[in-house]
Amino acid sequence: MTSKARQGEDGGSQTVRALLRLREMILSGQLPAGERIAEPAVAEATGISRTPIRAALIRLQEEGLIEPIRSGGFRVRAFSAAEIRDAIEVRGVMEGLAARLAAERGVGRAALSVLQGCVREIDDLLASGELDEARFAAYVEANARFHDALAGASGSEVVQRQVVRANALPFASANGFVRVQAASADARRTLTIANAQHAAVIEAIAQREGGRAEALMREHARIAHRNLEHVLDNPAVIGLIPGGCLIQGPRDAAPVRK
Amino acid sequence: MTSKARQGEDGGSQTVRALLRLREMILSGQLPAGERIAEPAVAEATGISRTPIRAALIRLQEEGLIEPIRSGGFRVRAFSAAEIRDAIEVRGVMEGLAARLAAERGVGRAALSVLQGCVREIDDLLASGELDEARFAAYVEANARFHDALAGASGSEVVQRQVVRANALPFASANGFVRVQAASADARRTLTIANAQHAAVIEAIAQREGGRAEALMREHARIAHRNLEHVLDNPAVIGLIPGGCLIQGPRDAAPVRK
DNA sequence: TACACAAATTGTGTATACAGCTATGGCAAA
DNA sequence: TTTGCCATAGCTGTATACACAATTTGTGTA
Repeated sequence: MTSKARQGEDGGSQTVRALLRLREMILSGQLPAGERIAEPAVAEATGISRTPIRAALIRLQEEGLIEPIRSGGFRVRAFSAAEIRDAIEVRGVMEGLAARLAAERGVGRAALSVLQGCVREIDDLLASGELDEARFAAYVEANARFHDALAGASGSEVVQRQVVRANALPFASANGFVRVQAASADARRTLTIANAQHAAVIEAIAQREGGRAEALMREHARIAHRNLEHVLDNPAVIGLIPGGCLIQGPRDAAPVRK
Repeated sequence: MTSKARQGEDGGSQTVRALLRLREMILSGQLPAGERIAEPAVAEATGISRTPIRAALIRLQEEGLIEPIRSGGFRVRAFSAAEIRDAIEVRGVMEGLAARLAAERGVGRAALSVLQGCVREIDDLLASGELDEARFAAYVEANARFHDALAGASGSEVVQRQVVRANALPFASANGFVRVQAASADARRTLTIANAQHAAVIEAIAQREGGRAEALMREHARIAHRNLEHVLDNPAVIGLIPGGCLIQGPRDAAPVRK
């Protein structure tokens, strides 16, 4: 019972807790980019012993958020603008693959209507007035649901897995830059265009137009490219995006590592 | 000194040793697909304590070779023909991306000549006589070198990383089915075609034809599709491919799990 | 004041001990 | 003979201890 209660609270095992907690500490900048992650320190800060923390670190390395140090241990990665652009491109390619497979192999009526439901929700949201915090949260949620459903529509666990993986880096993910969009002036315009692409992909899938579906999802991901440029030009908004503290300023020399 | 000597022998830390050893045990069928991997048993068999073995298991899970069991621990994965096809498709897409980026961004003279060197080597190999064991090993090596160099030519560490990842599953990798090809009658023909594709990709990259480069690498990966079909039709050769024991027979019902 | 060297502290990698849980086999009862 | 339950054995997840390595700090000297 106790274990089940704890499971409900924060996700089961110490390892999972450590993973969530560490990710949070990295993305919030509590563990600064480029710096070694000292296991004993994290252990004390979280109240979790070193063993599960170690397991979480391995997973975070596979995820790409941290990198091994030659002399042992890990360090928080810093990402150049070019790397982020590439990560976004990879996501676009993977989601493009998912969309193409969905179109080529066909998807059931149910899956299609889930996708359509997301688009509808977002359309209603955009039509219903100002983009306040609540509506914005709803948008983020619906958008994530659309992208998840699309990965599932590929009909391939292998592909779905890779799509999830491509979304692992926070600033590469589908919702990575939306908070920046919200802050910008033409938020509604961009989101409207994005949702039109959602709708077009669904149409392409329904009509078995694989090439079109793929191209659309690739282009869709490139919205994030434009948002990234915006962030690089206005470093003030960098705090809005998750893991923003991991982004190396475009003019920063690589930090000297002793 | 002792530690450095051991490092030379089999790759450094106990964790690395455990990773290599476990992968070998899985791919050789020593740990049967579908069966739970008992850590104490592996620990005793390898002489490595449970801690590094555990670390290796986590890495193998991220790699996709093993999957977690609900009640704890891991089990060796079994792969259906459909999953293998999808994994090959994913590799094709990722290598296609690498080739496109190489073409779009341009590659240096040096990188280009590395690629050309591989193609030349393979051509010479194919022209030089019977495909004996030695020549065949040289082919495998040169082929791997080509694919590595191509991933590097993308100019993006992020992309390179994903390509490597897509090649992690042994039967999805570029050299996964070559031994099958060697056994088949028209080995020379297939390898000749494959190398023509290599050459064409280089040409496309040199001429900055991104779309062509991408399409070529996708098609190139599909050679593995044909080889897979061949294997499924001739289960006798399944022992030739690494990790063949992980392939579920096409007509096999899922093995009963008690 | 700067630099080199030594000592101490800190941290990783690994082994091991232990608690809780799962699964399996046997035993009893119907 | 079959079915249900209980006990036992084994395994996982976690904590902790320890050795070796690295880094940092402090000290002495040029």
